[in-house]
Amino acid sequence: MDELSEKCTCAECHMRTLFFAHVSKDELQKVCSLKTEVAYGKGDVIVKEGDKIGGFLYLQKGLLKLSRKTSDGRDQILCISKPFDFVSLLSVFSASEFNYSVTAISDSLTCVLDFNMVKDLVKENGSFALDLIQKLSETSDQIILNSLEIKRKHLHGRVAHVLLFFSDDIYKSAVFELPLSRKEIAEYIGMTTENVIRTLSEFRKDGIIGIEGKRITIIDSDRLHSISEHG
Amino acid sequence: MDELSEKCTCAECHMRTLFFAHVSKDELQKVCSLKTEVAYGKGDVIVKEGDKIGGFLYLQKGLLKLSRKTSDGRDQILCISKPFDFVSLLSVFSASEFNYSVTAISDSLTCVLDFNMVKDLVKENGSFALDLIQKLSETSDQIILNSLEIKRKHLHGRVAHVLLFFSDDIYKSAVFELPLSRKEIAEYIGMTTENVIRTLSEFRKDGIIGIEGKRITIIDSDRLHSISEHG
DNA sequence: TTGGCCGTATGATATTTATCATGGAATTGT
DNA sequence: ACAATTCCATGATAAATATCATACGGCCAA
Repeated sequence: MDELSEKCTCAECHMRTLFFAHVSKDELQKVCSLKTEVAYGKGDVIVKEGDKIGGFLYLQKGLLKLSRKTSDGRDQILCISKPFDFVSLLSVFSASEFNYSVTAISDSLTCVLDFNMVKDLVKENGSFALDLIQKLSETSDQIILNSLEIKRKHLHGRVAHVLLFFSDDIYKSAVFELPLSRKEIAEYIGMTTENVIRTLSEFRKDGIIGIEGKRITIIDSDRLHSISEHG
Repeated sequence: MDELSEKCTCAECHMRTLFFAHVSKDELQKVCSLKTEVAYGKGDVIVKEGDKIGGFLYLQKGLLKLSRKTSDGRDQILCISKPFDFVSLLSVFSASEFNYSVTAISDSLTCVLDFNMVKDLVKENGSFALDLIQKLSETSDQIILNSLEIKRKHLHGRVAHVLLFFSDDIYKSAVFELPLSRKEIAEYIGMTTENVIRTLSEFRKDGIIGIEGKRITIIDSDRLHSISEHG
């Protein structure tokens, strides 16, 4: 274990237990030998829609947004991805080009594995293949179900949904810095920027949240959950 | 080839070339020996939300809808699946229960493979594993992108989108029988039944489509494409 | 330092969409 | 054959949401 960690210089990498549970030391070392770690600052574009898929992208730290341009020039955000959650799994195996862009919305650290290496590992190690399929499946399910949840809600519910997503799922804290602009939130939940701002203001006036610029404080979590659920 | 077909009684099965391109005759025979074909009539429920995932479901003929119940009791349709396109791939590998229902919207023929058999095949045959991952990936991508397309459109665009989906992608004909009720269309594209009906009526009045009950005729396809795209 | 751009904010108004009400046609169950 | 239910249809109205206008602060580049 320990010597492996050192060789890999990935001592703290959670991928080992998540993706590589059924991968031997030798196999892991082979994959790790061709990995590239890249750090990105908030706002940096990691992948642009249409880019050739070069490697198997994996998020170690930070937050990313996946977005695409609509034919009428607007942006839509597919999902926010957090570490170990998902990254370029989607469409990596089915397309030769990314059909969405990936942008860091907070300082992030990614790890890129050689794609052929991962493919070889799938071919040679059936248990890894199953793990990968499961992860891929989970990720897709999550995106689809989340998108359906947002779709069925009204403005207030959608904004509440996003706030609770960051508070409960990402930061696990009632106080946090919104990593998205109001405009990006609008692109994520499919409404206008003005209405996102307005809704946030209403929540503030009703004493449900506190706002200081991007700093949000969830004051009445129950109420917010109720709004997210029933409107 | 021929003797295999006979043993499998699957002479016409397209799965052979799609999923099983890299599967040996022996392996294929093993999987086929434990398959079950089931026919469903229009409206029959194949899987209910919450059902234990028993096998690997595959659609040979017909059309299915995948739907889920929202917490406030309404239905949402995730996608319409057609033969060789997808079926129970989604979430089969990541959950022990279906988180959506599957219903035949036209007479359909499904094929159920033993799940452990498929898992074994993934483990033993890496090329099959890659094919499966690709198929799974394609399917998810399609659902997600389609859902984003619908999301960005207004009522008219959404209804046009659905009509063109059936006309162009499914039936490949300007005249077809709508396999969905107006209510189901509404559940699919996220609007009310009344507005679906109203929009269809408007299209009819404008000479874009013809309507006789469920029989739709696309009269002005260019116009419909334009509406689908730009509103 | 200043001018321009972007993000945030709020109000007034227009548009889009949902809800409510009603009725006829078609289908289902008994 | 009948009531009962669901589907299709349309109009009137209410509610939700988008658009347009305006303003203010911060930030960056010239």
